[in-house]
Amino acid sequence: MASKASSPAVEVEVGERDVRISNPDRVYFPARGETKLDLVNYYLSVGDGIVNALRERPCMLHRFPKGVGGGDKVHQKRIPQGAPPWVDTVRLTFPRWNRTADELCVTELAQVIWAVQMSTVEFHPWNSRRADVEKPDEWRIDLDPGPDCPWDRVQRVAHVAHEVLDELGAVGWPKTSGGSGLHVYVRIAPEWGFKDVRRGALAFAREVERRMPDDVTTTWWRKDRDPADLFIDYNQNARDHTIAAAYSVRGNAIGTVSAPIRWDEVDHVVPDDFTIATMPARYAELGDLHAGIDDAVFEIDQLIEWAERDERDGAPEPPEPDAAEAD
DNA sequence: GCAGAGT
DNA sequence: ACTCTGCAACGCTCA
DNA sequence: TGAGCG
Repeated sequence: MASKASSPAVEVEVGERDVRISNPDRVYFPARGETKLDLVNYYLSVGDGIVNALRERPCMLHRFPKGVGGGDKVHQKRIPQGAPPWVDTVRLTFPRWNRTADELCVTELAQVIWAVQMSTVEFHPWNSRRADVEKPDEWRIDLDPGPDCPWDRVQRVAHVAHEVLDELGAVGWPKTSGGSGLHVYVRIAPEWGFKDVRRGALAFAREVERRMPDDVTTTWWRKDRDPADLFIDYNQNARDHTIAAAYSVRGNAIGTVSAPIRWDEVDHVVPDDFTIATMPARYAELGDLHAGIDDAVFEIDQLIEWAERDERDGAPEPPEPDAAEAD
């Protein structure tokens, strides 16, 4: 007898696991009407890619129990009670409050799908891994356009960032943020703490700013920035700061995705090209464009020297905000 | 989306 | 037995 | 000192 609005739960097989998906027909993305089950199928379609992006990292979840138009958004650090035993976690310490958090630590795709069952849309991993949570192995360059910054400015800054990386001998892995900017990731040797990685990130940002003074700012305070400038947010390398992972969907109506791209694509794409609707075909064709990231390890010593030089030359000690996110 | 607390 | 409520939180600057 | 900010 016909009944209640919601359709029955479905079981999805993921590797060795069976994951139950409740409310598979609930609309999560209102623009085209993709459902929770569509979101599950999206993450399955980029399975290796999302697992590579999250592997062994503490991970924050952005959950939307009623879909992305549903009003409430839940930021979650601690894994909820009642998670299956095969969902791995990593313990973090927040010394200021003498508190700890057991965060999701992805090692297999089923854990991602479980998180989607828990209404997770966005995955925000740390830039360090379980083996040494206090030593980042990823330097994140966040090209964050102001509200009036045109896309072609983002593209031009990306090329200059690429050029500086080349000069340093670093391999950068670009992706759209899923918002309006770009991220470039660099695998680094986990030999420095968050403070130093962030110092290096600032030194790099200032070098790009020097080369494009009319386009780029490294000024942290919004009110002191030209809204048409591109802000290089070096603070995204601070402890407990996270940004959306490669292949993470974003919580907006069209379900944009943070999409890995090739450097030669920078001039030919716009961020909204990549959505939950378009990414599966792209991934099937190209595979994981970030698959090689672990093989190109950069030593940040040169950046630390730049930082020391800048600090010696009298640049004031910059502020160090923490926990939050941005695009 | 779900556990835990409150009623 | 139900309904309600959390579910993140650092360090810095400016007023 | 507290509110605002990423």
